[in-house]
Amino acid sequence: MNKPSRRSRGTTTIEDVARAAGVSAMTVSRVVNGGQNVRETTRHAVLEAVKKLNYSPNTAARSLAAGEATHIGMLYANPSAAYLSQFLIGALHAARRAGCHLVIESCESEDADEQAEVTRRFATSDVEGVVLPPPLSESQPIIAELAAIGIPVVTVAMGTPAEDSLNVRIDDFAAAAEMTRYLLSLGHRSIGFIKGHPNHIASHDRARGFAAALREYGVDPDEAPMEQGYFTYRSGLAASERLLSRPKPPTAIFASNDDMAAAAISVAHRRGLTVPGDLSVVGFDDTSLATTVWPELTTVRQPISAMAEAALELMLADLRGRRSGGSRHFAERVLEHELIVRESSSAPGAPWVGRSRRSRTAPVHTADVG
Amino acid sequence: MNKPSRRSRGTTTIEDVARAAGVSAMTVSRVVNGGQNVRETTRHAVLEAVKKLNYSPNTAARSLAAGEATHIGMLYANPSAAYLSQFLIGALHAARRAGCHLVIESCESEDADEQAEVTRRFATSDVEGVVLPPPLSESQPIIAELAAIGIPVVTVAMGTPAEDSLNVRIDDFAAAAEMTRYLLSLGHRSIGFIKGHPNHIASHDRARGFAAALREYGVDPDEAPMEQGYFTYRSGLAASERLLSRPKPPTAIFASNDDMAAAAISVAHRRGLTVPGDLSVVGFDDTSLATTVWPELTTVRQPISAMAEAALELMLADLRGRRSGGSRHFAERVLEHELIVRESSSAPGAPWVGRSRRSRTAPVHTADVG
DNA sequence: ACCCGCTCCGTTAGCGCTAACAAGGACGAA
DNA sequence: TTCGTCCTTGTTAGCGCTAACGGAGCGGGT
Repeated sequence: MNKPSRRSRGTTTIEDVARAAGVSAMTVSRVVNGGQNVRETTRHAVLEAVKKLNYSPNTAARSLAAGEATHIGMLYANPSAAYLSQFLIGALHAARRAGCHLVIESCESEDADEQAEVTRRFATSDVEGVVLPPPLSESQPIIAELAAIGIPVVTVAMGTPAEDSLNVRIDDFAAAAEMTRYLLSLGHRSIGFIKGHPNHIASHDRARGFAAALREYGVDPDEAPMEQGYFTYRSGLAASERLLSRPKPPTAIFASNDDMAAAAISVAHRRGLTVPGDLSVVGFDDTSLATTVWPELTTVRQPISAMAEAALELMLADLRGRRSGGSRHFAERVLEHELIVRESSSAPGAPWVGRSRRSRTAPVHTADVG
Repeated sequence: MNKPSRRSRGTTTIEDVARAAGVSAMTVSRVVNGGQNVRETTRHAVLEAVKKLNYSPNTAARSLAAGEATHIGMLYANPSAAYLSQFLIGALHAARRAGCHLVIESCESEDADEQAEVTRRFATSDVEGVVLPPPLSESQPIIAELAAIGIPVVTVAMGTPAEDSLNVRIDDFAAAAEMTRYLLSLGHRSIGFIKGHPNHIASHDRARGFAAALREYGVDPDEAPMEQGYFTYRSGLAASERLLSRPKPPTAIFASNDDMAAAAISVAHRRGLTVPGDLSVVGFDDTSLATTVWPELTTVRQPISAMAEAALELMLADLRGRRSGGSRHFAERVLEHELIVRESSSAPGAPWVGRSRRSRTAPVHTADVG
């Protein structure tokens, strides 16, 4: 008579696999965890058994036994909803793979002391590391507080990070230059630029990329119409208004993010300008706003989900390194961006209808009001 | 000589608390988990010790020992980004409290077979229950597949759910009626309504609420200008265009969600109408779009995060119930909505400037173009 | 006195997995 | 041969927590 184990749910355990493969549980564990020092034939047998029994390790047991990181924190502050959801999706996927929990908290305050306070409460609660997406990745109070507590940090999309830090980003300079070159290649020579929030280093990188590309085409960047924006729709309205009120308005507007680009389109429409016929408008980020507005925005896509995944992986690697006693290895990962051409850009003065362009989908919906 | 335990991280365990309180670990466990059958004095002593040592239970160990649910799935399909991020935030908070993992997967296909296929792969992987936010909460193929597999489901924001299901929602009917009454009380009698996607039961509830409120004020709903929309910005453009092209255009537009309301504002502006001076526009959902556009939208706030938390709680309660053998208890939770009055609505014909209204903030930014 | 039932609390035995060590074999160097 | 070393695998001992059970103490019905 075998006393059935306390609570036997029908899940297959490592023991089942071990029995099926004719090895010990330890060997299975080794194989499953990227096993080193396992003979090839053994590995095969184990993998067969794993597949046959459809085994998937119990993450709770794993982290309990290994004493691994279980809670990774993430502190955010009103980024665009689109950015946040993308980021969360990526982070959750990475967390699932690693079998760790994602703990998130918002920190809306702009005040340094308050930020530090929130950070302290958060960091001393339970988390073993903190991921900082923008705009908090630029917040010195928070980073300093985390460093003081001794918790590792991964910043995301911070322009030029410190040497001794973990960072994930894209090359804002190159991306902005690429977009500018695209506009120039369409024939635009008077391109209005709406700058991003001056506190963000990425803003400056994008502006520099814009200027650099202009120079390549022999256009003097200092002559280019440029207005300050703050990444908000509102600031985009104001900046666009100023750009289009100039004596000689630009034929294209490059906004430092999609929100401001959407605002530029709105202003153009109110002034009776067609987009892109009378004015090309391009953005940056490829948030969902880019495909919500009409016409859909030409923009630069950041691989937001992938960046979140990379951030978590960096974090976990660092944590593992710390645990096994090794000294910290700092790292920066630069991911690829992508230029997305949609319907908001064309050659200057070109009629909009009848253009054919390598954009993803033609507008199939109704509603081509104008 | 005490052999130090295998890997002693500095965390305080239940044993530490037990020692400090002079009881056994089991008693601590009981107290921490809503303990029944613990004398009041004992409970106090334990709680003291917990506080003093700043103890927080190890969720990995807990779920391992209790054999509890560890992975709750969530299947989503392109809701608005704002909705998704809000929802994820709420879900993550609940997951953290419960110590379970949130596993998310997208299911973009509209094809029934493909949806079923994705669902099957997802559900048989690892998750013990699935939460379905809109629009998937209306997808019969998915719900049927999940039922066939025998996995519990919580649907969110589904209009009128089946009797034998778990559901979280707001009262769309009441909310729409409330909003309509608000417009009527401002003096509007010709209110254009943009309906939501006909596949969503909530759309019908909102339309019914609209009609009911009109009747209360003696306005014939059948005479009210009404256009079909599909919850997208594009469809909102078309519907608004049609509404405002009528011989006798309405003085207010009530769109069934914020995206379509934002589109209505855009159309109004292009036609040279001021909002809310010439046309009041109100939305539904209070997504971030509502405060992104100018003027900011009067809308109905759904407690999205709270709904996600409620959904997870319902799910976990059901899972616990199943585990302890009890028969399933079906449940529906209706959360409170809230009418948010901002700047896009006013009495018909009222000049915009100088209105003073119980809205949250006056527009302090620049950019009052238009 | 006896039994029964109730409340409160401790003991035992794991949950599924892996760190640490040990053991056995293969192979080359001395 | 003999020792050491590397490679491969198994064994042991938990990680921190809780289900299940058992036992002590108390009160009341018979």
